[in-house]
Amino acid sequence: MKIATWNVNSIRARMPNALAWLRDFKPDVVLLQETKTVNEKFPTLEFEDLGYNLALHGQKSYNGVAIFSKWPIEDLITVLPGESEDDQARYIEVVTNGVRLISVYVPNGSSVGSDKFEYKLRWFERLRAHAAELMQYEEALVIGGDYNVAPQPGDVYDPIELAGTVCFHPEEQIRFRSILNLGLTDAYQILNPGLHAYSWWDHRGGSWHKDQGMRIDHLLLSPQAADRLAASGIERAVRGTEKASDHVPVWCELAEV
DNA sequence: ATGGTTGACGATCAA
Repeated sequence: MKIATWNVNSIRARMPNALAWLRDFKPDVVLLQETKTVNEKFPTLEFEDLGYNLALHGQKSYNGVAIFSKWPIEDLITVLPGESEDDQARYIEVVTNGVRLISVYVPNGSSVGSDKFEYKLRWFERLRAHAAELMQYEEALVIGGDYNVAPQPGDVYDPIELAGTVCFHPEEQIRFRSILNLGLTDAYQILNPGLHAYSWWDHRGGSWHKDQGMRIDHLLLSPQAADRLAASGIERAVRGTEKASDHVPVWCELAEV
């Protein structure tokens, strides 16, 4: 079961890239973030033609998450509990092929100390609380997405220069680890404990050509999923294609039971 | 060099 997560930075702007990569890589399940469109304007037919069932949670202009699966999709949930007034489309949860799958778009946080940064920290705490509930079911669970945090120094291009900045701040890393500490495994990190494998390079400042990136997209696995973990990788080459997103797909493969 | 580039949308906001 090949599971990929990808922040596409607008699904409509990324159609040629998305269709080409899906045809080539053939993931069974895809977790998308930053689709940036309402469900009514989502290009569903092109993906259904590739054999996917779709679950969508979009909004106008910003955010937006989705899950594609080659198997039927059950038990759709689009609300992350904890802030009833939160209208940002950043969470979608389904069950497919016996696995509970979640696509998250954790808030970017703008700059440390801002209101958006505080919202980001609260969002992490809401995700941890909900993940703690789900862990009680003791089922195969994959929480993937754009976490907007690089967990360790090797996950950024310059840990000294970036120390304490947004996406590499101890308050974010502590909250990310508190989710891992529920018993979840970072699929890529556990199989590839090397340095400087990035999933995102800023569009600004020539970051890609200088290889100044960060590993901020992750797939977190419950023990029942981690026991089936066979492989994991990052599709670095996707960043070098025409009209690329600033993020590339991160994937893992689970053995069939 | 607190800039730079991309996307939605149609002036700025977000990342």
